[in-house]
Amino acid sequence: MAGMEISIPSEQFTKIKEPELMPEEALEEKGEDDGVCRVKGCLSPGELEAQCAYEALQARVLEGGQELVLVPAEESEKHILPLQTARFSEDVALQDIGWLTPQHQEGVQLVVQQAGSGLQPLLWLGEGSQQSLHQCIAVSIQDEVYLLQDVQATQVHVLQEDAASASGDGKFVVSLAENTGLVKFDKGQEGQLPAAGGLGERTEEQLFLMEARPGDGGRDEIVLTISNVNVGEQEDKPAPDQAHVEKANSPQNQKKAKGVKRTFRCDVCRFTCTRISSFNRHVKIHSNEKPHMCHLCLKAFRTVTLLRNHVNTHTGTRPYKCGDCNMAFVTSGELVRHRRYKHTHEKPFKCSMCKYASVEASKLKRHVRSHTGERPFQCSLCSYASKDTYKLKRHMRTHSGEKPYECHVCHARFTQSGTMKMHVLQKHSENVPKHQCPHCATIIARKSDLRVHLRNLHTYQATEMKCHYCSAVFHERYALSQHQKTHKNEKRFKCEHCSYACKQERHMTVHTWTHTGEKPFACLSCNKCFRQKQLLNVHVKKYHDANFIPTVYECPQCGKGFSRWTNMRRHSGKCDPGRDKSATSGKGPRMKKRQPAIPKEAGKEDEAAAEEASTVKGEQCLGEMVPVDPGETAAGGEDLDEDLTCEMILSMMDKL
DNA sequence: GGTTTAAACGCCCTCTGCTGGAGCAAT
DNA sequence: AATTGCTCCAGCAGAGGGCGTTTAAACC
Repeated sequence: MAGMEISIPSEQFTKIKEPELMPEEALEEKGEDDGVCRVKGCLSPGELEAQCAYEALQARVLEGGQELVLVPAEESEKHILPLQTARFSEDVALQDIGWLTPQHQEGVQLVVQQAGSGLQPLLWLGEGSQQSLHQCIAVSIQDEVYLLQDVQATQVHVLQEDAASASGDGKFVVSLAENTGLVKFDKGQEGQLPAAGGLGERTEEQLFLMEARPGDGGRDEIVLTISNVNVGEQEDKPAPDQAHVEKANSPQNQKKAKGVKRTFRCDVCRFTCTRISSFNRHVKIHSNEKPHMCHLCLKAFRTVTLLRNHVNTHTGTRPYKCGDCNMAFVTSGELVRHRRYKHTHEKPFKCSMCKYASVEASKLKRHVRSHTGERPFQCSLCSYASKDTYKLKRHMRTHSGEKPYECHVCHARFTQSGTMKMHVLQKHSENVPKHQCPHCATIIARKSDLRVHLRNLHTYQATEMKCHYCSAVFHERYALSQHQKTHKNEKRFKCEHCSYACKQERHMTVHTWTHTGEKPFACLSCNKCFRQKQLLNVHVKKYHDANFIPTVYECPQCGKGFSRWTNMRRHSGKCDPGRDKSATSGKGPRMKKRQPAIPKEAGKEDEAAAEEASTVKGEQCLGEMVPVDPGETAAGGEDLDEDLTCEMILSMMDKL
């Protein structure tokens, strides 16, 4: 059999037989669990042996049957490997499908699956064979590809819609319309299959079974079974765990007996290949031979294409234009990458530790460092180490003091562009976005500061926070502060017997004594009792302290002395200097403070009381001339004049 | 031998979040 | 006047996106 052409009538198949082979599902499933590897678009059988000899590959049909994914079943860097896409052109030969040549045509989906328990699947129909598929577009290898010697049988399911029948000498023709049930190729027919070259030489003992049968759900399918496969010169093939490359740096080693697949291994590096042309080209990379020089920057390149790409970077020539936007690129690779970033959002590199996926392998590598904590880039001036070069470079500005970013408005300079951007936004922009706290009315300019606000004021505190004015406790600072504000200017304590009200309970206690007549502060010298301690203190100083000097406020007009500034002011308003020759200033009211009438300690006994007193008796505080005993007025009853008249003070002064 | 493709390295950017000092008002 | 609490602000680093460029290998 020189070759075969599968011809399938139209309206036979519309879908891939098995639902699990649907593209998205298949891809998603494998993306989660297995890695994917990119396989070059066109591999010869030998190359595949050399490079993927023991990789179990799995191909799956992608969307529209136009993409092929190869998945290594045993691959440690699974998620790092990229997606494989292979495309098939019209009239592609079966062996090309098997080796995933980048040609395709829409119409047929060819599925290779395991034929039965213990049987290994395979899609490999010898190089040079003439079998071809009309309107073949994609191949999905459901299970794995193994070496031929491991293959017992394989079923190939060809599911096709609107496939034209084809025939020809030595070609394999299958028509589902015939519903043949089983097309069997015995050894006599095998010769018509892979005919020449590569595997064609190995197919002498291959047995092909082609079966056309009704599929599930009433859909027809063609089943191609390859069984009892024995490859010629198999003894030349290495065992799976052995390197089967040929030492071939010297010409005498570059050839072997005809029909034996050769591989070439570089002496300098670990490169191997099966083509002499590839090998020879590879050898050149070790010679540093770069004959093509850029006339603009004198940089040299090995090939004209490399030079051309390089020159394009000088000239700005960008031949690869994106069809979905206005971007254009120097190389096709840039365009592909751009499309993945911006349009297809294909991210083949998946992190095995989280859901992160990236377009580029280097990004995944960088991301993985966030899991491992690896910091390969050490600062030479401090202990800082970075996970990538840019962060280290940015960090170095902290040592150099460089501030490369300047505000175009105020010319302030910044170390990072983001900092400058925030500066411009907050300082020089209108309609600056604000962030409203969800728990209070606070509006904060920056989100990060709102976070601080929430942390400081709205976070639950395990330890109770007590109100300064009452017994209430809170676990949130904001609630506490709001509560304490309710105490401000609040006179919560109201007298039951009169209209008196005050802020503090102790003031009310003292006030109550005015109704009960209680005077708990007794003078130890004369047993006189007082309702307030401060009054007792004044009494003791006035009558029992020989060193006591009372404060006297002189009238600026007449010079008359008063014990209280208010009394003196009241007097001075009516004072006629003409009637009192002692008045000398004649320049308006003048006050003279001789000595505090009340000891400071009394005033400092309770700051809250002092604050209240300063409010209630604000007039008395004018000029800071008279220290006021808070308790004196808070109690609302007693007055110094009850005990100390002006005349008494003057009398005492005279005695002194 | 030219072209294509994949990979690698590098650079720069944005967004995000944390930190600590400054300024201000309240206490 | 000192202290405290809060917001503003710049500095700084973490993470990730996107692109420029070069190179090796495969493909044709």
